[in-house]
Amino acid sequence: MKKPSGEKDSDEYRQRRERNNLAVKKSRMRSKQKAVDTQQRVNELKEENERLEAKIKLLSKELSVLKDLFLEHAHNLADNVQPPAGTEGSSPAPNNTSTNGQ
Amino acid sequence: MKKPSGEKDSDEYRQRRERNNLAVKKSRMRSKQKAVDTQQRVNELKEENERLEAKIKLLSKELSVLKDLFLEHAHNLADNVQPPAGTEGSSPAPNNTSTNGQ
DNA sequence: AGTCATTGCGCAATGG
DNA sequence: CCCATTGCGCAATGAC
Repeated sequence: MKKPSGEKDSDEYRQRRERNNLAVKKSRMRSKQKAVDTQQRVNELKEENERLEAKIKLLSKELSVLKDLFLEHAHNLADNVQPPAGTEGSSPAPNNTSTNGQ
Repeated sequence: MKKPSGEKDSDEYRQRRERNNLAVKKSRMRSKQKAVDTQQRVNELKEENERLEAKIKLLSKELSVLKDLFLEHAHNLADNVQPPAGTEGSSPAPNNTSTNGQ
């Protein structure tokens, strides 16, 4: 079963093995590096995500403030701009506290 | 040079090899699966990111609309509710009704 | 001392 | 034909 000297045993064979071994090492290095990169990508994306969520929170807050201002104004219009000559309403300050709970 | 019976060649040795090979396979499967999971995590995070950015865009738009409304209102106030004492005014009757096409 | 887990390495098959 | 990628086994080492 053992080819005595080998049609293909110890000549260019060895050479090819060597080369392949190198290729294998290289390939595996790359593969590993890629895994590392991917993991890092995850971290970056996570951070980005947090940034975005913070921004959303901020914008939402701003929005709700502005909306509240609008509502307040509308109420003022409805309550104040009605000075009917003859009716003593006397509603000095319409208590208005409607906060949006998100 | 060949230990005929081998102090440790074909007995529990084979058994141990077998076991180890199994363990190796298992470990590598896991490792590979983890890589896949990580990659998927990246995709999920990317999607999430896009969603968040869309939301930010929307909120920003809303905000700018509201802000514009405020500015407009402020201008109206400055122009109408300021009858400067001494200068012949312009519009005695506050022109109401901004945009109503019905 | 014993077991499984993880890792670097080489071989061979296979895919470009 | 050459390199790249992948499954597999071996052996050393790690961790418990």
